[in-house]
This record gives sequence, C-alpha cells and structure tokens, in this order.
Amino acid sequence: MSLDQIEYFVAIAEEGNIGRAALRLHISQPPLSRQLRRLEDELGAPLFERHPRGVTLLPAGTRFLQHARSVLREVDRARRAVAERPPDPHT
Amino acid sequence: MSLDQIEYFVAIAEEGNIGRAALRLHISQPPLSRQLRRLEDELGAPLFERHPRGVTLLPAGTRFLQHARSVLREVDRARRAVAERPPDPHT
DNA sequence: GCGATCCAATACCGTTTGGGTATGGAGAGC
DNA sequence: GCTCTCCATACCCAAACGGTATTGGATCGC
Repeated sequence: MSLDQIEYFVAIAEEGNIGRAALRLHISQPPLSRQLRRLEDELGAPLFERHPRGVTLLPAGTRFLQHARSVLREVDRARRAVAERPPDPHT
Repeated sequence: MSLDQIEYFVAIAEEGNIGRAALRLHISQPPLSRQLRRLEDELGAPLFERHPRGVTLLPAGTRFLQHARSVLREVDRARRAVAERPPDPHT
C-alpha cells in the first residue's frame, strides 16, 4: 500500500467515477484503474462495485475510506509539524 | 513522501543508527540512507543530526515522529477495517 | 600520531514500479 | 442494433528502489 494509492482511492470514492478521478488527479485512467486493483488485491477484498456508469463503494470500501482520510490528514499534519518553528522561550 | 519512508524514519529514530535500522527493516544501509535524505529533502529540513556514532533526532524530527507513528497506526486500522466483517443484524 | 574501527554517504547496476497511449469489451439508453 | 460511456487490458518508456562495492570522516586504542 502506498500513500498515492490511498489518495487515489479517496478521489475515486468522491468522484464515483474512475475517469473523472483521473482527471482530478492529473493522471490518465488506465494507471488509476490499475492502482485501484492493486490496492484491492493487497487488501484481499474489492472496495468498489463496478457499474456501467461508474463505481460505488462496497461496505469494506466505506470502512476503508474513513481511515484513508485520517491517514491523509495525519500526513498533512506531519508535513506542517516539520515546517512550524519550534517554540522559543525568549519570544 | 511514501509510507515506506515514514516506516523507515520511525525505525531510524528508534534505533538511533541507520545501519541497525536497516538490519531491522531487512534492507541494506545505503538505500535506507538515501530514503532518509529524500524524505528530508522533500520536507525541506533535516530530521536527524549525524554523529560519528549514529544519529539523533532534531526538534523537527521529534515533531515529525509523533505524526509518523499516527500515520502508521491509521494505516494498520485501515487494513483491519477492510478485513473485519460488517455487522450482520441477524446474528 | 597512527592504524583500526565504526558509521554514514556516494557510485554504479539490475530490476521493479509507475504513468502514458492505444485498444478492447461490457452494459445502458435511445 | 447502434452508439455512448466506462472500466480493463496490452504494450512501452522513464523513474524509483534495493543491492554490492567503495569512499569519506570521525573516534578510539595503542
């Protein structure tokens, strides 16, 4: 599992459509489909149901989504924690 | 930034020594040094001070460490959330 | 002071992974 | 049944990753 895969998953979940998610992520659709499949393979369960009009979250996908967002939030906080200046007792 | 880099960083922080962290991670020392450097480059700040006997966390590294551990914890929860069976009202 | 030792950093290589283009295939709507 | 819309597959090229070999630098023991 990679952070990119997690970010891709969230985008697909929010768009409900792999092609639109690809546009939003500025990558093309085939690699995005492949990353999603690899994520599902690694997790051992499908996360989306494929429809002719897009994709919808399966229960496992819905459960995963919440934690996926938490991961991305925490990564963001980690970046900012490095950027922020440590408190200086003299100021 | 990748999940591997985060995991590598935590191992180095805990070992205080890149070589020992490499053993623990079952990779060799040079790629681990390189991943650490790339992480520091991306974050725009060094995370460790290099000593002749190992490495020690800088303040920015200490701040990063807490969030890094949160990220790994949350990834673990995400995996388990997919594995767990959804509640069934009939049982 | 000098050699030995211990670490991290660099150089180079082979393999793997990731993204791009082109194309196929299945289902919905008219 | 034709078309339109998606997702999946095939193939290719470039980037990233890990491994081995080696260098550089600083300390420790003599």
